[in-house]
Amino acid sequence: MERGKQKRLEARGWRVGSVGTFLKLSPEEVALVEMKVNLSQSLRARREARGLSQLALAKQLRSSQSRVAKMEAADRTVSIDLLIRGLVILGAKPRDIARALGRETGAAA
Amino acid sequence: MERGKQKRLEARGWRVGSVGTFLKLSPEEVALVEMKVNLSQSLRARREARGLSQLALAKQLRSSQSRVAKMEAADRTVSIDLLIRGLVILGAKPRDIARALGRETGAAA
DNA sequence: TGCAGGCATGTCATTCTTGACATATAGTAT
DNA sequence: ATACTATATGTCAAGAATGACATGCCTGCA
Repeated sequence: MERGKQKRLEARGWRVGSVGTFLKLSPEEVALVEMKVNLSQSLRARREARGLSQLALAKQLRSSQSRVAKMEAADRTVSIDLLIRGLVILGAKPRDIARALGRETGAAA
Repeated sequence: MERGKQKRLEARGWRVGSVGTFLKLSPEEVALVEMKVNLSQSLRARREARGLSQLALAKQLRSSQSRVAKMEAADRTVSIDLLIRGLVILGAKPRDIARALGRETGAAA
C-alpha cells in the first residue's frame, strides 16, 4: 500500500497493517472504501486548486460546510453519489472522475 | 450522440433531440445521468458474461431481482453507489469501473 | 489578548434509497 | 393451453443519506 494513503486511512480509524484483513472488511468493502478515499482526495485537490473554501463549495452544491468536510474526509455517511456530484460541480468530466476512481493503489498482498 | 445510447435514453422517457436541452436538465445532471447509464450497461454486460440471471446476481448483492432490473435500466431510483457495488460483486476492479464511467459518449453539440 | 476565517465533528429531522413484494410481459418447452 | 423462467415496473415500510445547526480547534492578525 502506498504510504500516503495508509496514513490517511489510519487517521480515520482504519487499521492498516492489513487494511480489511485486520477487522472483517470484505474485499468488496475495501474496494469501495478505497474508491471513496480516492474521490475525496480528488475533490479536495480540485477545490483547493480553485481557491474555494469548503463553505464556498458547499453553496454551489447547496449543501453545508460540514458536509463538504465529511466528503473530503471520506466519512462513512457520505455516498459516492455525493462525491461525484461535488466533483462534477468542480468541473470534473466523467473522464476525470474515472481517473480519480481508478488511481493505482498498489496491491498489498 | 451515439445512436444506441440515444434509443436507450428515449426508451426511459428522456427527450434526446437535445438531451438536457429539451427539458431543463443542467449539464451537471446530464453528466450524472450519462455516467449512470454507462455503469448500468457495464453491469448488464458483466452479468450476462457470467451467465447469471438477475435473480442470481440479486442474491449475491442481497437485493432483489426487481432492483437489479432497475439498476440495469438506470432507473432514477438507483444510486451510483448501488451500481458500483453491483459491479464490484461481479469482479470489477476500480480500474474497470473507471473505464465504464468514462466511456466516450461523443459530444452532441 | 480578542476576533475572524477555515476546517472538523457530533446530532438530528427531513428526504431519498433500498429490499421486498405483487404483478405484468415475453419466450420456451411440454 | 399450461407451466416455467427471465425480465420489467409500481408500491411501500424501513433504513440510510442529507442539510442544517452547534460547537470546538487552529492560525493569523490587529
